[in-house]
Amino acid sequence: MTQNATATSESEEMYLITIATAIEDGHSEPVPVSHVAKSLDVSGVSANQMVRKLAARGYLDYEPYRGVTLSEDGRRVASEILRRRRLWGVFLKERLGLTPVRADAVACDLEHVTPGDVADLLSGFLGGPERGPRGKAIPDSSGDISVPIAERLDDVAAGEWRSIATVDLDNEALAFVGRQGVVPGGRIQVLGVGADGDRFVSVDGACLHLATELAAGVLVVDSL
Amino acid sequence: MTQNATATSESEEMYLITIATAIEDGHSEPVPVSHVAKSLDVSGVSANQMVRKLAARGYLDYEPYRGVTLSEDGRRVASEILRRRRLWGVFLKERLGLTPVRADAVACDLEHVTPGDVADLLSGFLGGPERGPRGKAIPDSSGDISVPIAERLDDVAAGEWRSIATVDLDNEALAFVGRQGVVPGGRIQVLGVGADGDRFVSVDGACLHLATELAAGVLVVDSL
DNA sequence: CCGTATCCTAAGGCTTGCCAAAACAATCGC
DNA sequence: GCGATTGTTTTGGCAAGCCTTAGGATACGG
Repeated sequence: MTQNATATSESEEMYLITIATAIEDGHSEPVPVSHVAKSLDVSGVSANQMVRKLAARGYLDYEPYRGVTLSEDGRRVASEILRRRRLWGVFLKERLGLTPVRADAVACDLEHVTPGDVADLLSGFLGGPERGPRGKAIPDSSGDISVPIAERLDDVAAGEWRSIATVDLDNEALAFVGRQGVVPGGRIQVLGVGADGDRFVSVDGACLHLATELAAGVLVVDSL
Repeated sequence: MTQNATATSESEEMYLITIATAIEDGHSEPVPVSHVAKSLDVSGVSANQMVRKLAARGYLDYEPYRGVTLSEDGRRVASEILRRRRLWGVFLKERLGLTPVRADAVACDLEHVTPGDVADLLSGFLGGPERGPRGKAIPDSSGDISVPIAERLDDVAAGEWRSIATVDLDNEALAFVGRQGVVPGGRIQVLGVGADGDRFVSVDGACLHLATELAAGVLVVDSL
């Protein structure tokens, strides 16, 4: 046992937070390895290798043909990394003026080289923000989340009101729905449900149709 | 030629800035490969390999048995990286309250994952600082240095007057010399040179003896 | 309940960056 | 000027992470 206690490489961390965010975004557990592979843009074989390695180290549970679930250790590590990412994201967006997407992208590199105590100081400097630049909750220094868990808009029933916490779509789709007023912070009401899980919604008084893929990227909470 | 224009790995960047700071700190050129190896704590063989690789790519000139010198390209890259390091260093020290040494250590990781435009925004956010947390000049976004190059006090001859730009010592030594008036901004005169490179100096009219290790940490410029 | 499509696993390779050993070349001090 | 020290180069290896190929296992739809 000559190994470091906090020995997670950047790659390993990326796998852990990919699984964590998948769960955060409402994917049912266990998370399929193929989904992890797609998210990280690596081959299924590579993802499988890494998943087995992380399972062997106790960071996650792996059920072949079913998927992976974070262990307590894995959840802790993932929370720490996501905390760092989102704190940097807030700094880059609020203080340096980067777009949310860009801030997230840059923060994704910074997160792996930020010691925990620096993250704590950064949090204090920023006034203890609770959500990252794209609306995701920022875990506290113990890895806990103190703000409401977001729900996917395609899980919300007709008639319900929600606040938009995050719009997690690719740039093109993000810009598209953004132009209609679907941005973090806004209030939204589901007017009706389509056949495929698509949603008819009301934002800023305007009516709008969101296809299932779009609705799935809109994360909402009861109130912001 | 399917290669990226700005394709320098973290390792390559570390080699380039190690050479750049060696020159900055007054090492005569060319810088011996053995010195690079020691600074980076790698074997001579490894340093030699990398140096030849960087020379082949045009980042530096390598004269076997003599050492390396930065090419124009190499100098440019090294300046960019050092700019990022020192800007982060200022942020970590001034805004988050890290010690200068710690700030530098953390910044050393951040520098490799910071895009140039983010560095520019960071510089603006910080008010365009001209020196890093340990007194080294911050190159501007073109890689040029607009402030006087600092000199180590143990390189200054007897009789010379200087202004103190930085005191780069650990906390204990910093407090010790600080009590004698050796603080950034002060004027200092070298009265005499000891056998080991130690210095007898005058600050605020008082005479003081600085051992070589202390004198090496006092960075001075002609005038501030 | 069976076949297709997905997933798993093993085997072998590539790249980067590091290492040690060994043989050779050059520099420097005396 | 010569020998000891230092530097160079080649060879071979290791670890991490990714890849492809290929074949075996499972699951799900019809």
